[in-house]
Amino acid sequence: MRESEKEIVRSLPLFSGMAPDHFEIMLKGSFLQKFPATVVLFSEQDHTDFLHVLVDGQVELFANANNREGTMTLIKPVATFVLASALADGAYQLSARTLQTSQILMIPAENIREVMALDSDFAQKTIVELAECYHGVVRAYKNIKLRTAVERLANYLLVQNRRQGDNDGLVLPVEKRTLASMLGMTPENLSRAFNTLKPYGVVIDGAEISLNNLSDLETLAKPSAHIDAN
Amino acid sequence: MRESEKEIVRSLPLFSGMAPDHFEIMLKGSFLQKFPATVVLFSEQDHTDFLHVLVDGQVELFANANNREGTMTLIKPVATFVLASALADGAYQLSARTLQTSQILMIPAENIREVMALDSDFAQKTIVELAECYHGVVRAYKNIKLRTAVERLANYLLVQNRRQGDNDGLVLPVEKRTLASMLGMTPENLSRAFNTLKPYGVVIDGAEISLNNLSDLETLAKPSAHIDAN
DNA sequence: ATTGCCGCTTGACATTTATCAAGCGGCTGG
DNA sequence: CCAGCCGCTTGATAAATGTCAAGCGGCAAT
Repeated sequence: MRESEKEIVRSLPLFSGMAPDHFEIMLKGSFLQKFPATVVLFSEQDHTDFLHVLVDGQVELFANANNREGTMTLIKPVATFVLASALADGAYQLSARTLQTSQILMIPAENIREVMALDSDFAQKTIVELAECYHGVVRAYKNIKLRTAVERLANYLLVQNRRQGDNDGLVLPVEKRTLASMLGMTPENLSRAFNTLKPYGVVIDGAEISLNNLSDLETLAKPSAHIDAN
Repeated sequence: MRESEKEIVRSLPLFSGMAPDHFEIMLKGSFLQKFPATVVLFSEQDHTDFLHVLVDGQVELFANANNREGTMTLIKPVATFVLASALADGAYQLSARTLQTSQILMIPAENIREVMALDSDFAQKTIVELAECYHGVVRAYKNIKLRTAVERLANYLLVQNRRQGDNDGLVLPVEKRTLASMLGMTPENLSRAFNTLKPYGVVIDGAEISLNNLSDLETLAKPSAHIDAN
């Protein structure tokens, strides 16, 4: 693993400020691996052997039940995933697949627990990170439980618009079928939801979306600081 | 606060094995309060001042959005709630109300963070607890995203049956309208879902439910160890 | 350039879930 | 004992969402 790659990982809030020797202990037995697109990294019932750090690419966390499959969340670099599972020393709870060619650092879950025991500052950062992850899932849960499909799409567009620089438009970062699954609907229903939003100034051109009437869209979406991420 | 009450709190995995002086530091400024039923304890946007421990009674965590309200989870004694919020030092994220007369120990969130910094064993236990809470929400999220209303009800009945001693029956621990909200449906729809389950041996008499054909019910429910709690 | 695949869209239709309205029946306060 | 409230149920209907089938159009391999 190159120094430049180590620096990328170190730049994460979770690992920043960690003593160099602790960082090295953690990386012992870790490896940075490159995966092609559409590869399943692990399944929900597998035992959690590694904390994953997505260095480059894109990863989808999903789950299966009753012959259905649903996207739970999308991971974008640079970010860790399955932290809670690595700490609880049980199953992953979610399956993961790459959506693009991805570089992933795999840190033995055991190392995380080991370093946490001897570095109370790292333990503190882990707790904060975990608490934030927890709130992320709570947000997602509220989103799907309290909003209709059209409302979820409208709010998604507003969040992406903000993240991409408030330019009254955005580029979808994933295929529409993946977006549909993430928003908890079928691809057909997503197409229709986009049509429903047309009167609210939403113009679709492939993956490029223009938002020409933000205030009307917000009236429909009723964005909430307690549901929508920053 | 009486010694017997302290013992109840201490019996929780989170606090067990904690040094007595650390336990006392944590309880400084804490108070055990009795609330009548139907009282709102806090709202989702409020700043998290206290970690709550439900000693006796029943509490509902819920959320509002778009003029809708939904039950997120039910707390039964003895258990802590809003741990993640207390650790993250932000808003509660969820609102809470009592469903019955309840006794609640309120521990200043600050105390938790303080003791965690000086008791690495407690920090460790907090992490495990938080990771379990995290998986609880992930389960709830999968449940609502991958199952229909009837399936959610069927699985709920199977879990309650197991928890209440595998006697081919159970008593609903909450009003049906609350159960409906927790399962993400209207009370009308819950009534109809119960009717749908009649051919699967589910007999309803008020709050008392008999399950006369577990194997058929399981075929419909398709219970999953990765969704349904233990 | 052509072919075939694949993601997306659209239409028709089915299913699921919610809404509105009415009524039943137990419980409780007077 | 009775009235009224409230939780629950049922029926009728509407809205939301999913399913199935067909077709369009870009893109990549040949």
